[in-house]
Amino acid sequence: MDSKTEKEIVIKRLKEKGYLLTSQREYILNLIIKNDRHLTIKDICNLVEDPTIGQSTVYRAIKLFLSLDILRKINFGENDYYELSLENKHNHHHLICSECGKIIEVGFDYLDELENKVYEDYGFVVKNHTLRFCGICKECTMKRSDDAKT
Amino acid sequence: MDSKTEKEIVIKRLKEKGYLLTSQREYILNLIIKNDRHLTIKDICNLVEDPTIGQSTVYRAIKLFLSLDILRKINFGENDYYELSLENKHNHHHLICSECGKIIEVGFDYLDELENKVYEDYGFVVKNHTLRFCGICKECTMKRSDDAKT
DNA sequence: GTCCGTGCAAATTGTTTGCATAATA
DNA sequence: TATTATGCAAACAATTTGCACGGAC
Repeated sequence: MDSKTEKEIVIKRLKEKGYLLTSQREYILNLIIKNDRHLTIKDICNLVEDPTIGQSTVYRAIKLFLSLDILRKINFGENDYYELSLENKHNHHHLICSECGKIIEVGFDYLDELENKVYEDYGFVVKNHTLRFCGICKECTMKRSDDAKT
Repeated sequence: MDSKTEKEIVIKRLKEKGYLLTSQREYILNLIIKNDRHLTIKDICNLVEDPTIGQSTVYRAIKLFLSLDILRKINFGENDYYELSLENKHNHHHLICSECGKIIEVGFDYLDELENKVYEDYGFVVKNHTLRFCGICKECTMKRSDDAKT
């Protein structure tokens, strides 16, 4: 885990419920954090094969992390991916490029107004939200116009 | 299907690619449209059991509808649900009540500004989006305050 | 020593496929 | 008659579980 704090938070959350941060659990978590792509369970199982962590361990670890809100599951198209869910990373959005599949995280929120409107019109109290945009990323747009020239 | 138009659109889309609107396909589609809850594949398989439509037919029909953009898949928590995707129903959002599980469709959009910002900051061209709010619906909020009184 | 976590294999569940039959254009 | 769709059962894939062993407190 990158910062000491992250690891400490994880250990704390586990300990609170009587769980331990084993080497396998740490290894799996690191895969997810360090990797710049978002990973599916399958990805994780593959990446993990060498050090022979059984796949039931992978499934169990992820389920545990989800239940403790250490990881969060996000679903794009056919796949479920996992990302760190510590502290308030809630307020960010995802851009998914339909050309190259890249997932970009967006660092602003700006949904307060909409949430107010939802409350006014529907009496619905918003606790959380997910917003994702599908489209074409900068690089793919550029590649496209390059290709068009040739 | 409710309106003649809906059915006609479906038939047209199928016909364009050489598919037929069989009684089974129509039955499955009607289940999804007529039901006021959102349904999972499992739900559909169960609802369909009496008239003995095989479950491979259910899977195949849904896959077909998805590929023709007659249905759209939406994922909430553990489950995938299906909703009609004809014409531009794109611009609506979902409210999910974490208390009763109800899914409410919201009839406004208001994301243009954000989409512009995404383009300006990231060069990302948005084609489509999904926005969902998790929280507590009006009825559950009322129920809660009623319960608190007793 | 006790409790929690792991790996393996088996069990369970979810989804897809092959094939013979039925229905439709 | 040719093409597309269906139901069944088998195949396949994904996930969960039971259990004996190993490691941490």
